[in-house]
Amino acid sequence: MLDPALLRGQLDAVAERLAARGFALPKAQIEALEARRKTTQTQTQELQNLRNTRSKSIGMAKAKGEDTAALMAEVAGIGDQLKANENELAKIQAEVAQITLGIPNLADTSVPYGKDETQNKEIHQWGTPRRFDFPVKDHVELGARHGWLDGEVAAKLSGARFTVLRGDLARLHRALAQFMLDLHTREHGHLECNVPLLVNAETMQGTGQLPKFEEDLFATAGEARRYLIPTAEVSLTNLVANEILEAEKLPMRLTAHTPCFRAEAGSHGKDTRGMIRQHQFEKVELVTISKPSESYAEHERMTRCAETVLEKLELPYRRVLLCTGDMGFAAAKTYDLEVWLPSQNTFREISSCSNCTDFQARRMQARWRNEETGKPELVHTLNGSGVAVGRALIAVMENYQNADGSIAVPPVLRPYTGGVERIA
RNA sequence: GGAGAGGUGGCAGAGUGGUCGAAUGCGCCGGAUUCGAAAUCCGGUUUACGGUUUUGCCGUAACGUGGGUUCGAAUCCCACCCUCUCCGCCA
Repeated sequence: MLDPALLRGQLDAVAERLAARGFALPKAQIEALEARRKTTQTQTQELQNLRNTRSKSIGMAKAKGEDTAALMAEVAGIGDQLKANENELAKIQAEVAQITLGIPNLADTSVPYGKDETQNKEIHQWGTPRRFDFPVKDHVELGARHGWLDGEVAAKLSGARFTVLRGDLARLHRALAQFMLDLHTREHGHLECNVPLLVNAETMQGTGQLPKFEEDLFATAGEARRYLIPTAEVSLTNLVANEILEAEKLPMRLTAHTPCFRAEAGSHGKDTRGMIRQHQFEKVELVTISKPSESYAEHERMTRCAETVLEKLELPYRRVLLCTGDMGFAAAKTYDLEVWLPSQNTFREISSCSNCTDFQARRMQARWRNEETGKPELVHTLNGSGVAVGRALIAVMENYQNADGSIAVPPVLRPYTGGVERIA
């Protein structure tokens, strides 16, 4: 959520910045609604004030044993008017919320202007794609061996966009997750968390998935409707919802390894082959809660944490700064990391690191106590994949493949595979 | 799943219809006292939203959540959520 004061005082400037991300702000509607809100709220509060003072005087009169019939008759008339005003105000506030909860974050000034992903800016590349002296196989072909990676049987169980992993490949997948978690906890100072995968609507609203993107989520049936998390960002970030943190607790650096569930509405026909785009996948997530003044430095640091994963795995990648038109709803600035996939002869997204500034914090009422002012202020929240485990597995398979279809285990993973150096 | 108890400020804990945003204690922050400290004494100490002449002032709301009754609700009524204890069951 944006600061409501911005929508009142600087509507034109805000509209312009939102237009850069392809969002059309309904200015006239907001102005009209805001005008109604102001008069209705002021009126309501005046009526409440009137009722309270009169009721108090009844109490005082009764205490003195005076007759209160006249006073009571007078106040009785306020009730209906007040009720009507309160209902009207609630209606207006609901309308305001519906609009403001659907407005994306403002892009940081360092974000390049652009319409879509073609205008993202490459920051740097790391590593050199390996030269193969044999025809490369993609992960689906490589995974066919020993039934390592089986989409057919998964379809039997669950439908399209699921996979079953077996044997050495399943272990390699687990090794990747373990390695990442150990790296972030031992070397990067993130606290390991094990979090709920099912969360309520309020939590989903806190990080911005709701109310606007419900169609991308899986939900449970029944009265106590809950949602499967599309990323551990949701659970980790909301840990500080409705909290006022002491300054010394910041920055708060967290990590979790969880499955992620995405309905992927609107991506039909994209990446249908293999396990690139699944309804269920695993990810090691990084989250940082920081003071506003430190969030951009934290953003760089956290992106480096994700890059370190790929560097230790010796996987070539590049860092891309997303342009205004390609960023996610809550982000003010996002770096994507893209890993080299030999079979596609290109880089594919494997991590996304965003600074959400105070956008999620305002929705969650996540604050810290600024010692200089003594007042609670909104924190900044950041999240990043560190990294997607399924896609890391694909990258390892393809980049480490041998002519015979066997796959070398990256040295850094060998402690996690019982010393196995090659799966064949 | 069964039975019971309970949700009030940073914490503990009063308050069962009326000057109650809330006693008291603890904690915390100032100050006094002291060579310094302890003890003691004095004062202060929630948050959100709105208005405004914006280092301030004014107003409204909030006692688990949402409704209801009433001139007036922390207090009465209804529904829901959560926590704790015991029993059962289970990983």
